[in-house]
Order: sequence, then structure tokens, then C-alpha cells
Amino acid sequence: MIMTSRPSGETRTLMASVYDRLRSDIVDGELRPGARLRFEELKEGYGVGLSPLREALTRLAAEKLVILEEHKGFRVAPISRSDLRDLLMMRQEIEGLGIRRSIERGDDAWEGAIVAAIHALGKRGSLTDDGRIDPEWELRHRVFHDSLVAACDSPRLLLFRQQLTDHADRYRRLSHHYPAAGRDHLSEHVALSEAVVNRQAALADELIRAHLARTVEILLADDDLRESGMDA
Amino acid sequence: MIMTSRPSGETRTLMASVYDRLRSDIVDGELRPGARLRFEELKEGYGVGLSPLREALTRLAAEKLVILEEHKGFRVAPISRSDLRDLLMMRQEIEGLGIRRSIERGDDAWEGAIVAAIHALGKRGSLTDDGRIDPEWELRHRVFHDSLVAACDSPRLLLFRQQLTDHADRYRRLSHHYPAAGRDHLSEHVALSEAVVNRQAALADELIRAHLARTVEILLADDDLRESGMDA
DNA sequence: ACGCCACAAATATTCGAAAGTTGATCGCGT
DNA sequence: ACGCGATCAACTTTCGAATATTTGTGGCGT
Repeated sequence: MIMTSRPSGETRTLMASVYDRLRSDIVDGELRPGARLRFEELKEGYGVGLSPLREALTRLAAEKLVILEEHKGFRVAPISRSDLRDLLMMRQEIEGLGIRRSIERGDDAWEGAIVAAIHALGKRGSLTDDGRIDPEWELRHRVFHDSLVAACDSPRLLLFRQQLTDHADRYRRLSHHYPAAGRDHLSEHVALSEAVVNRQAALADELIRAHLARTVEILLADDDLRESGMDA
Repeated sequence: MIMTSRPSGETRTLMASVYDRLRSDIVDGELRPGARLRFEELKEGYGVGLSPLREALTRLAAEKLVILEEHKGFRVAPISRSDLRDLLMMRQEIEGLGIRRSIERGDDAWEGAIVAAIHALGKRGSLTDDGRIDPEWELRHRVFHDSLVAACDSPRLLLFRQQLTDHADRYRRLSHHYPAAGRDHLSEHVALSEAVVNRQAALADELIRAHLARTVEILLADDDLRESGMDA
């Protein structure tokens, strides 16, 4: 007998699965920034009732991926240059902190996972033949960055980091520079992994900050994102 | 005509008000850590239907003040020594960052608000005659700490900070050392305010970290919080 | 033409009932 | 006595209808 996802007889709640789908659709840019989220349409589109939809949206509102205006409903969170700059700043702080703490605490297995992750990342180009981002590369990219902070031993830091990453991914995917923003600067990643594995905390901190800043610089260049609903 | 709270004809949603009440009851320790939150009791206690309750709890779950186990319902988030240490670490980082950024950006009005806040704080003792914490002192204490980071110019930082403060307040109020934890170390606050107003970033950072650590040390001393459901 | 009120349509919010899941208890077989 | 499965009670989750609020529209007076 095939157990698709969950090991035991556990069943997923409708709210959890519609939450995942909504989050993906927002982060992938399927649902545009600022778009109204009407319940009639959502019921239609996701095939569920009001209750799970409202709960999922409430949760997304707490993460600021959607905003709730009382009695006026939910809308996809707008984007703006100032928000992107704020996001970058917090990412630099949180990622930097996570890496520094991991360097302090990480054991051999942690180092090994980083080495494995950078190796896997190097084996795969970021773009497919038709110039789109390769999903497998994206997965490996995420696994690599996760591995850097995996030993930080702070549930709160990882939670905040996850939320910031969701927001950053959304900005990246909304950009028409997306392939360039997901650029295959393998050398950056290699340098970062080496600094971390060699426990050079100050260097690693500097490298991750620059790495995060580079992408945002591309996104902020000229009037990119303007047509995606960028505010200020 | 008297407009109690909202300026225009806006009405509050039931979900928003029950969210506020639940949050207060959890942070104040009225609802004990680990306690199950059954809908029948909540409906009874708060006088609302299922929908607003579920939404409010979903929102609180996103902030980790309650936890949701699928098909088993909501429970008040448990507390633990390791969680408290994690909370302290993140508070030190976020508060420190907020203060350093405010020192960089703050203008004269920001400085003035700090001076006013520390003055008001010094005018009032923290304890009432019967040895309980004075609510007015608590308000001034919060206003003072808010004033320190008010110029940081980062919505995300302030949001994270707010969530961390909620958690910290809960630990403090659950302790039977609560009056001591809310101790009236006016000198600490004065030194902090002076460092900030004098734009001594490194010193202010050091002082806020020590200030936050001191309370947690009191809470972690001996087996305080044990009877409030402390785990590890 | 413009503002303003009243009304109507669209939409969000809330309730109460129906459906589904868990976990506890009881009885059976070994 | 012990495990194992069936049955039941307690509870959560979900739906569809009812209620309340906002928003758009048309008519009236100035």
C-alpha cells in the first residue's frame, strides 16, 4: 500500500493545504501585489468553503503576505522600494546572525552538509535551455542557504528567517530580471561556503551581506518591478 | 456626540476584539501555558461564535502564543527554559539593532521623547503599597522602551520586536518573582537613556543587552516558573 | 454642475448545524 | 492477564445560510 505523504493515518486539514497553495501563489507572483482576494472567487478557484479560506488568509496576514482591512477584506500585500530595502536590511541581520551562531555551534555533520550542498549546487546550472530558472537548481540553492544556518540552534531565528525568505522570493520572482537575480554566481556561493566551513565568522558575515545586497541592487536598478505594482 | 474610540463610523470586527482579549489573557497568564483551548468553553467565556474564535486563534498561532495541532485543537504555547533563553537572545539582537539604528537616524524630537519618557518613569515607583506592580508604571516603562527604538525606521524590526515583547511579558508575569523582575532599577534606565541620547551606540547596545539579560537571570534562578508549567 | 442623502447591490462577517477525526472504553479471543 | 479491534463520545473542522457593513448609483435640492 502506498502512503503518499503522511506516515500514519493523519489527514491534512483543508485550511493547511489551502494555506500552502495561497502562499505559493503569492510568492510565485501568480496573485499580483495589491490584488483583492474576494471570497467568491477564491471559493471557486480553490474549491473550498469560507472557513478554511478565512483561516488561511488570517495566517498569511500575520506573516504580512496579505493585508486585512476590516470589513473590506483581504488583499495581496503591496510591494514597494522602501519595503524591499527594509527587507534587505533585516535579512542581512538575521542571516548574518544565523551564520555566526552556526559557526560557533556547528559540528562536523553540519560542515559536511554544507560541503555536500555546495557541491550539488555547482553541479547544476541555474538556467534551463530556454533561459528560465531551473527548479532543481532553485531547490539546491535553497538547501545550500539553509545548510549555512542549520546549526544556529534558535527556533525563533529560523522562523523569522523563513518569513523573510518568503518575502524575498516574492520580490525576486516578480522581477523581470528574475533569471539575472537568480544569477549563477557560483563563485559567491563557493566563497561563502569556504568562509563558513573555515569558521571565519567576520568574513562569512560580510560575504552573506554582500550576497543578499547584490540581488536587491539588481531588483532596484532602473524601474524594474514598476509594472508589478511597485509603490514607492 | 461622543466618539469613544474610532473616529469615523468604523466598527470593530468580532475577530479583532476577541483576538485582543485572548492575547491579553495569555500574556497576563490568565490562560496557563499548555492549557487546552476548547471551543465550547471559549464560546461560553468570550460570548462569540466559532468563526471569530478560530480566526483569532489562528492569528495567535502564527505568533506562537498558541500552538495548533491539526484535528486536536489549539493550546496555549508551553514555556521552557530553553525557549526563554532563545527569546532573550533574539531580544538582545533585535532591541540592540533597533537602538543602534535609532541612534543613527533619530532627530531632536526623538531625543525629546526619550527624555520625557525617562522623566515620567522616574516620577513613579514600580510597586503599589501592597507590593504589586503599578499598571501606570508598567505603561510608562513600555513607553520608555518603545521610545528608544522609535526612530529605527523599520516596520519589520518593530513587528518582530512587538512579538518578542509579548512573549517576554508573558514569562515575566508568569513568574512569582514578577515584582522583582519588574524591579525598579531606575539607574539602569537612566544610564540607558543617557547613552542613547548621547548617541553612544556601542555603550547603549551593551546596556540594553545587560538590561534584558538581568530580568531573565532572575526568572531562570532556582526553579522559578516550575509550577507555571515550565518544561525544560 | 455639484454635493448630499437614500437606497440597492456587492461583499465581508458571523452564526448554527452537519461532517469528519481523534482517543477512550469496552468486549472478545488467545 | 494481555493485546486487538470495534464502537462510542468528545471534539475539531467544514459548510451553507443569515447578518452586518461597505460601496456604488440614482434622484433631489441648491
